[in-house]
Amino acid sequence: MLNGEKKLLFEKQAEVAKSVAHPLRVAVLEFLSDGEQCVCDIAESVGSERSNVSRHLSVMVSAGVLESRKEGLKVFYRVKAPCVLKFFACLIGVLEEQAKENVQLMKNMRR
Amino acid sequence: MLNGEKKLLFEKQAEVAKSVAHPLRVAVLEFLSDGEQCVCDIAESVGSERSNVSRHLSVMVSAGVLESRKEGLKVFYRVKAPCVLKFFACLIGVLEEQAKENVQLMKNMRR
DNA sequence: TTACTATGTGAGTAATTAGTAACATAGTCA
DNA sequence: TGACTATGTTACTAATTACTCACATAGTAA
Repeated sequence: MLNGEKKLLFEKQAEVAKSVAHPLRVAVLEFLSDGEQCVCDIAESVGSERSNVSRHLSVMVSAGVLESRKEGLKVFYRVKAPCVLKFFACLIGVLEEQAKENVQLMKNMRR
Repeated sequence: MLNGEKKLLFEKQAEVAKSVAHPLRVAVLEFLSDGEQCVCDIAESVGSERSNVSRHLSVMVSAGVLESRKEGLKVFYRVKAPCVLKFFACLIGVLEEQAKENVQLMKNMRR
């Protein structure tokens, strides 16, 4: 693969990664891990304005992480790439590891 | 768990996710997937200024994704959270799925 | 000591991103 | 038809982020 093609791939990977790297979007994806939900319920769940939530949702749809379905007035969103949820478990693992190290650091300080 | 605690967790998860959601950082992590490397080699591999690379590296260390080791003048960085590399495979899967759908869309347009 | 090399940091600028409020659209139902 | 509801979009502002250049630090070796 050419260098330029690899660079393009990194950019596209980063774009998808960015689409989930926001507290509100993490909250949305977590909420949707149980199944599809309408914008109104998502907005209530994450505690933010509908217009704002709507924009975040559309970013994740463009990135290919979510997909949507219209039913009457409502639009239902669901997770399209479940492996993203696995990544969230990975993130929690990283945080737990950090917390462990901090505890150890504090213990060592007392000596 | 309290609502506020959950919000804090989402923020921390997003922070770690953000630390890898950048083309240069994806390139660095991919480069480091084969083992530790010094800043100079990382900078050359990703084709960016050392000062810039250094800053990106420190962000990933703070996030707990990388760790470093000093040896003489050089500092070697390595992947601390290998599950992040699995996430990159997930990202490529998302991109492949999108590409497939675009091909299908184009086919349907011709009818 | 001085010269050199690898890395990290500060200041400044440019670009990107998020949130809000107002408005637009589209579907429902009387 | 008109009123209502859910969603999406536009324009604007505020905040964050990345990059460059210059300088600082720390280790090496003559």
